[in-house]
Amino acid sequence: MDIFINKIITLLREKIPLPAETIERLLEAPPDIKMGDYAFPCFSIAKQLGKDPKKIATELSQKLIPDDTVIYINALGPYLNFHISKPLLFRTVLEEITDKGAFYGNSDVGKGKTILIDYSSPNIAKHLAVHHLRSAVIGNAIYNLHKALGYTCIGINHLGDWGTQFGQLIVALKKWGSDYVTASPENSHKQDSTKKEKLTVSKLNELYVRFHKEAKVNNALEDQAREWFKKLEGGDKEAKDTWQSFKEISLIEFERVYKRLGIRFDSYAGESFYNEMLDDTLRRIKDSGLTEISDEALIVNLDKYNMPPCLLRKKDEASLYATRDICAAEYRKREYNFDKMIYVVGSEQRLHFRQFFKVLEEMGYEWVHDCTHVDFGLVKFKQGKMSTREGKVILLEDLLEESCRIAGEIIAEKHPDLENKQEVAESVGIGAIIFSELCTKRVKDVLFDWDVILNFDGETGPYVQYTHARLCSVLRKYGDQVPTDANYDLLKEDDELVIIKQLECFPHTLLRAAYNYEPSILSNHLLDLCSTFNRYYQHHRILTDKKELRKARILLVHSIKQVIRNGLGILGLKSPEKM
RNA sequence: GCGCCCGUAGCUCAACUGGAUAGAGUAGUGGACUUCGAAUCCAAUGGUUGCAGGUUCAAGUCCUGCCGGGCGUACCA
Repeated sequence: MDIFINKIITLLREKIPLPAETIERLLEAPPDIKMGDYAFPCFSIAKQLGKDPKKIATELSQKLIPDDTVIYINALGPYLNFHISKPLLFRTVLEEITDKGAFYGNSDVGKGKTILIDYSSPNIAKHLAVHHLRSAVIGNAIYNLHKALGYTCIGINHLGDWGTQFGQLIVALKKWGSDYVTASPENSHKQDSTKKEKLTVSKLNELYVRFHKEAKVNNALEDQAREWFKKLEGGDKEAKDTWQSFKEISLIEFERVYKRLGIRFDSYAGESFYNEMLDDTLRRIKDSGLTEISDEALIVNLDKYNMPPCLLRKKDEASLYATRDICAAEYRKREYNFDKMIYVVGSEQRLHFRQFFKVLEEMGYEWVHDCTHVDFGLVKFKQGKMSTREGKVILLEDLLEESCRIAGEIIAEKHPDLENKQEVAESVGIGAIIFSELCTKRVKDVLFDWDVILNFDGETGPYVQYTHARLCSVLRKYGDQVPTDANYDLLKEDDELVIIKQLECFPHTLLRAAYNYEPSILSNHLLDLCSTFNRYYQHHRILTDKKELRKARILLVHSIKQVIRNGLGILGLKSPEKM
């Protein structure tokens, strides 16, 4: 808390020649709460003065005079430890949480700033599978984090709705899909459509798999696909209508899953959205004198940055991923004038981002330095990497369904008379999945394992939700209005102090999590808080007979509940009151 | 080959800008529900932080070199 830190800085500045910011930077928390609340390591000042750090600590501990805020100062080796008034600490933190409620932890550091977050961005005409989960869930958490910090957030789902694969699908549909009726408006009113099967994402998947299987033995197929994609780019009506139906079918499925996950977007402007603008972008790149022709393809040579070239146009004149990303970046800057733009995309695309960021830089766009690739590790399977082309995937909807089913089973066993079982099972089942994606650092590759992801014990989403439900239960039993004031002298258990410190640093945790684009910092903080509370709960009675103590503890319980709820909300989990 | 990333307990992971004794979960073992929710808690067990150097008062954290793994490396995204 600022009042304590400022007090310590004021005290120290009277005796040592360091600016306030330096002192603040050096201040840290001792490893054990018994050692003190804040520690000032004397190494750097010792070096400056050419003296022994231990001696300095001792001398300072004698010279500094404690008061009502900082009540005791002692030296421990080369560290100067400050002990603050505990009742004042409890009062400050608990009153702030009570005061701010659902907004505790929020700040205005992002006020007036706009951040664009590009996340999820699946390819259409394919099912959402478990490996699509990471980007969506991480991106959503980062969105919520920044929103809490006052940023204006724009969530963009940069749909993969353009590219040669749609040429492939059109060929496949024409060749083997005559039994299907597509969903586009032109076809839906046709009388004979009832006889035909409705095209679905599953059917498209089958066609996609079949195409790649047959293309191995029939070279002509790839050529036809390229031709159809060129027609699509050229605005051919048949190609366009067919593609449009692919997109509509896909979005129905996507939105169903996003809704279940509690994820939303401000824009669905995908790759196709930029078609009309591509030529202008290409012209600007050319005008910057960056391009050259190599093997009939248009490229930007990046040799001097020790990178392979960035391909902008294939020899068949079709555009490429990088072209569309550069174009999209230009458009987004024009349209939103963002202060930051982040791409939540797997780390296998690192080179791609380095390349196209470099092209933007070479084009003279200073704002490229506000763009960040927030990467994350691969989802791996026991059988190896997942491949849509071979049709081997675990569908996201199947995973969600299974998780909710298990949550339902556990509820049926433990609390058969819980009123809204279905709804709670959904919250817990989905929560387990989301949390498991957010509790380790992004860079780590993750091995998909049904047993691990569907385990609800230990460091999991359900554990945090359970703790929340338990806190709610205590508050229900208490019955009365939660007190707004209490005798803070009575809170003197070690765990109460640990808890209050964890509650205290929640706002700082949000800042760190946002700054590092790392939701796991928040999820780990919540796990720590829950763990401390559950231990405390086991050993101390909240609803004790002693009235004043009970009041103080209830206030503490209420604050823990509030912080867990706020934190889970940011991560994208619901906080059921009973489960 | 080259580039980027990662190596911490059997397994999965923590450790804020380098700081005091490297912490959890999980599996296995033993224990705690007539008291506020046992999806919980407690105990014991589990480590030369891949290896070798270097920088520093201080290295899991920074630098160099090895070893091991992942990803990428021109017309997929």
